[in-house]
Amino acid sequence: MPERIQLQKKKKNIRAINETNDFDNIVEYCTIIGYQFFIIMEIESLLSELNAPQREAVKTLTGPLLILAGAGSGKTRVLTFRVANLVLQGEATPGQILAVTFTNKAAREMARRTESLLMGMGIPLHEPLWISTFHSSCARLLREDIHRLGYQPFFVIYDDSDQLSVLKHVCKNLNLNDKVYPAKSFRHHISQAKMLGLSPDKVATQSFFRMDETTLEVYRLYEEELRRANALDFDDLLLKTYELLKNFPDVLKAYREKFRFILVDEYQDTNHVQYLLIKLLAEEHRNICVVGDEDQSIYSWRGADIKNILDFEKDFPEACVIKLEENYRSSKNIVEAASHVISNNTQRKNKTLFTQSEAGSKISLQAENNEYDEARFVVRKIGELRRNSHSLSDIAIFYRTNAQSRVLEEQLRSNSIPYRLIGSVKFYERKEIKDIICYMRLILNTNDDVAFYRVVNTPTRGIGKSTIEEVLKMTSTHKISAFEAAGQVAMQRLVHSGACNKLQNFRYLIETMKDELKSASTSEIYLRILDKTQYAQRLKEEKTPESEARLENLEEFQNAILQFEEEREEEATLQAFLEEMALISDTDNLNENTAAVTLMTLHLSKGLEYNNVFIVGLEEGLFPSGRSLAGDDPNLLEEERRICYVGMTRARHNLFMSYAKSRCVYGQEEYRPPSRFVDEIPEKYINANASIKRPAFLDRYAEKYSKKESVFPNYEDDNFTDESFSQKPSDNYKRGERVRHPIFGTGSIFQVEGSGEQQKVSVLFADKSLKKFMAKAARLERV
DNA sequence: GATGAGCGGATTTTT
DNA sequence: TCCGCTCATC
Repeated sequence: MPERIQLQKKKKNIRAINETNDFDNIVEYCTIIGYQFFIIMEIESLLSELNAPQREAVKTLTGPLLILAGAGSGKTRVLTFRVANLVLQGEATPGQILAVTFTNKAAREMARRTESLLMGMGIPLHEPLWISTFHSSCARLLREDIHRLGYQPFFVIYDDSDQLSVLKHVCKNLNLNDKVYPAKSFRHHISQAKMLGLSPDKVATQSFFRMDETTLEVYRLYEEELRRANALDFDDLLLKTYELLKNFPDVLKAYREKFRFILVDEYQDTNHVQYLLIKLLAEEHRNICVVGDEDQSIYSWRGADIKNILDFEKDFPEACVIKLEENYRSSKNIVEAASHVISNNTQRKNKTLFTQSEAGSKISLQAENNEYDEARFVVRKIGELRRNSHSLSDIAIFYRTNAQSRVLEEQLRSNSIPYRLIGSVKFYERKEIKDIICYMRLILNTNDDVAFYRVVNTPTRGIGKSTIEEVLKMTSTHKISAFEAAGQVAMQRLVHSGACNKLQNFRYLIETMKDELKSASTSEIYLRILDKTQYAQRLKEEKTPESEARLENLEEFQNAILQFEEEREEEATLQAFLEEMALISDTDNLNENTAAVTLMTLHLSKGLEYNNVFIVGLEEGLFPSGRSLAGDDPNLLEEERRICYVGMTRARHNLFMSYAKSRCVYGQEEYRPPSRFVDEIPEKYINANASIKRPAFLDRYAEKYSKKESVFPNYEDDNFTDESFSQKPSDNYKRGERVRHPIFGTGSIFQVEGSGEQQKVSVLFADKSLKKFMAKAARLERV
């Protein structure tokens, strides 16, 4: 097979040969013509598998391109074909293409498919493809150049819990009361700043993002701590890369030249710093292709900025826009019902999903009395599906909040239906795994204070609180690492001699393993840790079910290490392993072929598809969530609607939606009306055979939900006979009385209108929000 | 340093 | 309700 030919140049040669009739070059000429013919055939065969807009997207190689890819519209296929086409046409070598995704799973899938496409065409891969997640691309880039920012190349990545641990230390040093200033809120604000691309200094000098003095001070100290530990948090991976490119023109120039073509998947989920980063890399050559679906933007609370995709054409006015609107996944009823729901949003591009597939079954809508009945309904239906020879692996149950899984699990278990729960307990966040990882981190980088504090007394080796206090004091007064401070504390005999020895022993333990690191493999280090720290030994001695489970997890962890070594071969360094661990998530390893029903939150369902989908808990205040209704931010509600859209469009054939009239929330029975999203599905797509008829009051609610009104329904002139909305004895409220509402908390009566059955009250809640209720119906109680 | 009472907080969680 | 974290206690 021909080597990759620089086709551009050759094309010119062909023209030259044509003009000069140079006979000597005829052979080369024929080779080129042959090759070109081969290429054309390959491209034609690629394109023949696509519909018109898809083809257009694959053929548009240069300049800014926005692909609006509706759910199930063959996005990955277009992306991979387009990469292949870039290479085939000689526009770029594989190494000149940067493709970023949000999940490892998506990256792996895209890399796999692209590679097999290219291999299938006999295009050898001389350089690795840069198809990876935003975060791991950045980590890779930073490994090369982070020394410019004053970090060591072997930086560690701090996850959320590591961040909290640093912040707790910072707060302690500043004498901040953790009740008034919870570490979590600092983490949130710092993350927000970082996602906006703002370092502490920048926060102080700009005006569009405000941060109070205390938080800014905490941010500063937090940064200092991370720098000293040579650690980056998740946001840093993006922010520091941005700063690197922004502040070092030569680095920027090099990467602009390297990545001549940039592809961004799930563009609707990019946050501001990702946007800045992409823009910085692409604004010169402008070969930037972004793919996304504004209707599937469900991560705004993590900083995703839907404006990035909505305003792409403003950033790149010459952009070509292609809409992929044909859905190949779901039956027509599902596609159209979902389209109707999402059409209620305003923050979107003008795009309508359609399909040529058959109408299929109608959506089954189920009303139940409570969450237990709802779960029983799901189980019953699963039984039916099974009898109709649907495999359990083809069935998924989605819910808005993790807490909802409990009742479902109970029912599934008692009916012996195997299930697997995705996302609730994360493997790599398990205590024993994290402990071992922290040992690894400390061995690699003794400046990693978080790791130090975690393992210094795990398993217990008699290093107690007061000793740790001394170490902490030492670190903050001398600005040294905890590992070093431990040495100082021991040397200066600042604690009793037993403790001094224990500190020294611990240091010695780490130091020896650090020495061994030079010759040992990652799996050897792992075994050494288990052995020398007596971690495994202690667990074995415990002999409790928990310790057994932990040992099993450790075994699984060992398998992961071995597999990693097999895959990466000589590149399987401890550092690379730790990086992989930090950037991986559980859902990445989701094995689709287990014969079990899958349970997960709607958020996690994005990107997946199942023949049979259950969406449960469609109730106002749950889905859409109470918080999206509480404020008056219509964007929050729109995001909830997108979540609904995402969930619905996961289903290929059967979609079951259900709601319960009452549900236990935080131990209290609550009555909630059906979700407005249910009502946004036109009647004709809903299964008339649903076992309970759609209650008439649903339609009456609909009229009352004006888009702005986010309060729970005023039951005004409805006289329900429905037992779920039992009437309370009417007792008149007076202005100034204190009341409590199960959702909004306590407040005082601000205004009273009418009396008796018709009395309406306005309540001013602690968060200064004013809400109006029908007194007899609202769940208010006097306090 | 392990254990239990007591308290507060409780959407969603790609990396 | 239920989980996790802190703090007091032995």
